[in-house]
Amino acid sequence: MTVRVRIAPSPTGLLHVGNARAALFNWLFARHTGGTFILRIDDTDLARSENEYEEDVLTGLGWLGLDWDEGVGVGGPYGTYRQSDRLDRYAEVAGLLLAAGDAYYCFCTPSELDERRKEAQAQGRPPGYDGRCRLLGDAEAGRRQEQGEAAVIRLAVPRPGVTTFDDIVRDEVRFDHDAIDDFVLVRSDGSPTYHLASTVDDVDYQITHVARGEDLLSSTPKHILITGAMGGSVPTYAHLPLLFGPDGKKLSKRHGDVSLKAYRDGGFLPEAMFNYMCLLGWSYEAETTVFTREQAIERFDLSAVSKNAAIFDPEKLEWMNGVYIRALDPADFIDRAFPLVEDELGRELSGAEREQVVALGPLVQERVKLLTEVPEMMTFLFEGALSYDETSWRKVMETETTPSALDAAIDRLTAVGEWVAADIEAELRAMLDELELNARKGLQPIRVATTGSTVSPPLFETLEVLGREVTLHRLRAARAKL
RNA sequence: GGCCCCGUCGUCCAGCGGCCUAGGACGCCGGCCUUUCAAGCCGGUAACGCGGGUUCGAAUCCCGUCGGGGCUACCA
Repeated sequence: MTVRVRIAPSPTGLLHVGNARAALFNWLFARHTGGTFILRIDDTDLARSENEYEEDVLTGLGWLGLDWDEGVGVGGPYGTYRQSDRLDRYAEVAGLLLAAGDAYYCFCTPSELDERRKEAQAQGRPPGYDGRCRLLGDAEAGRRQEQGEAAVIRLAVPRPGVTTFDDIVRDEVRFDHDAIDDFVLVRSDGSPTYHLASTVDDVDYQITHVARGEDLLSSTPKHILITGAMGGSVPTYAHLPLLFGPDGKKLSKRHGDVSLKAYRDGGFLPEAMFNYMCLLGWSYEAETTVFTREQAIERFDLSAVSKNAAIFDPEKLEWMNGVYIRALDPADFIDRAFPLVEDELGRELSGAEREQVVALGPLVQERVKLLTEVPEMMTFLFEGALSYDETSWRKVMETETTPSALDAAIDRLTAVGEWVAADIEAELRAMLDELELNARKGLQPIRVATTGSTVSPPLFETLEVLGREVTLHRLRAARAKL
């Protein structure tokens, strides 16, 4: 039996990192087993579904490098892989279940149900549907149906009964049917519920393994019951631990960055995101935190997935992003830096300026955790009138030795033969000796004068990139401002 | 409330009866390096929720308890 797995996001919002993680685990499982990874779009909720969100799903998966073998965008033997195109099929299955006596019409109105639910709760009884319409005869149900009375279709849950299944991550789980009410399969407007549509698709698409969030664990017996009534074969389930926010609460919009897009736009590398998400509920090996996607595929095992919910830790992700940025080929890093710097500047870089970025690139590369930090570390190069960081200025420029250090630096740098870091360093070190200043006192003023801040890439290289003219101009400007 | 799931450092994971005086990673703290900031290196901090069993021996098995979470819709 060849493995067929799927992810089925609803395009009702930006792709959530929890869904992205589920996609990742399904993809890893498929790639590890040589199976088929399928992307289905669960857009039965037409009112809330938007094309923009479907595109976000495709873009997000593509960004992470999770390619799918069948489904939306790539096709396959089962149609469009979009639930909105299969409404007839869900109605057909509902009809079959009705005919077989596995489902029935229910004419209870929402307000009646609501009332009974409240009543039941007040009396301490289970709040689920009491099943009264199940007792209606076929004749009466048919008559009321034909008269146009609004009705939903419910599954006739076999009672007494028990549904048991072997979950790959949870082991054996059992549910007594007494705790499952006769849930709705088809709404009164004829649309299928999630339970029906999703299950029908899983059966029709020959899905062998369903790996999804633990929030669906208690819905699983419903899906198994529908599958059984359809005569389909029940897939193997694997319920993945949920993801939580830093406050230990469910990862929600309140935490800000719940969408994969936020990370895509936030300067994260897909490789880092991929690696980090692997760690949420799984581990490559006890002592190894950083690994390639090939290594992950090679070792991935659903049965080794943790049962514990995990907190998504942006700090660790950032650390890992830094690891991946430093590992980037310098040319690759610079290619990514150009657009960001130009964006910050609001204009295109000239050829000479691009060369400056190339020269400074490797020095910046080892200092950032996020790509978005690159512009702020580079744009000082291109500022006509340098703006100084206030704290930096106060900290080093108001020191009594600063004026003489700046004067000496101006003299010596004017005289440097070849404008290269090594010679610049030699001159400035000689200056430190002459004035009997330590590096901090003698060099920091130069840094602030030329970069505007006490924090910058290494000084001598920076001055080389800046050029003699700009360096001297900035030193004089700062000296004049003292 | 009912049903279900989970419970190892602040966080993520390792551990699947003796290798555990509990290991790795992030974070945090200290040191080294050093012109700043990073990076790197070295060191440190910190956990088996609690109570009973079972066993020669338990983080590992069982029961209870407490705590957290999910579901309980004509949402998914």
